[in-house]
Amino acid sequence: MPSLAEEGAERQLDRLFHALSDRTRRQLMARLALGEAKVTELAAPFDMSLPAVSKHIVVLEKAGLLRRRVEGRVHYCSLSPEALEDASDWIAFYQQFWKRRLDSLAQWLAKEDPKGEGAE
Amino acid sequence: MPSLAEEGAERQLDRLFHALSDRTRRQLMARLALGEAKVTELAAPFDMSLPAVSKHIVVLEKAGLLRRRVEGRVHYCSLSPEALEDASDWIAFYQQFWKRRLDSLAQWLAKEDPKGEGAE
DNA sequence: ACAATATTAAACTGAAAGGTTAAATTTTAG
DNA sequence: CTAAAATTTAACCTTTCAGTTTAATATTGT
Repeated sequence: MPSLAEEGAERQLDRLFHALSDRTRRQLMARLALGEAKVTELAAPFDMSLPAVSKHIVVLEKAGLLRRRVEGRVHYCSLSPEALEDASDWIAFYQQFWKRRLDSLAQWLAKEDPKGEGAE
Repeated sequence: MPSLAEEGAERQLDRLFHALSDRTRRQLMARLALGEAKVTELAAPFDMSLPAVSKHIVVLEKAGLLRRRVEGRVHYCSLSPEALEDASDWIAFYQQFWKRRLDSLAQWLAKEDPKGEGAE
């Protein structure tokens, strides 16, 4: 039933949410929000080996959240938060659904129980 | 440096994003958006054992995305998407950052290069 | 009391995640 | 040319994850 395009969208959401599910990677994004940085700079604050950070960077990159500009032997990383839109849209759907439900509830309460009497 | 409260917030984000990073769990949420359902009903569409689905439900529950109402031997599950707000807020920060950057870029372009001449 | 139903718990498996250290690669500087 | 610097690759380890199957635990209907 899932089309090929949906299939890809699902895998993208997998990658995206998985990328965001790790604290170290979220901290990397926080650092990058301040501006471009070399891999070594990114790794410095972490109590973790450079290859470990390098792998996290790759995860963010594959999720489309990080761009890399290679200049000689140094790799400059920067945030690419457009990718967040997919995650954001997915979440928004459920929030909107929830909001609608609350709205209906409010309407129902206003109609059926205008004085807020019968509480649970 | 991270306070105890932040520590907890981080773990909550871990749980939240991790819960969302699995396709089966997202499909469960999609089903639940349509309304409350028993565990067996939730499991039915999946080509997967009942215990497997049961575990997914627990993951969503621990992330705060799903509520369970036990009535005798049947467990009724429903969506609890308020929990999404934490994820949503986190994402919104980076999107806002991105938007600000685009705004500044637009301003800069409007100021420095009003005719859009110097391209790279 | 009994059998069927709804669900979780336990024990196991294979694969993926996140870390390590040591080597390979590429580029720059002297 | 050679040494140092910036990164990734490779090989490995341990833990977590997602799934399985088989049992255990309620609860309900007869």
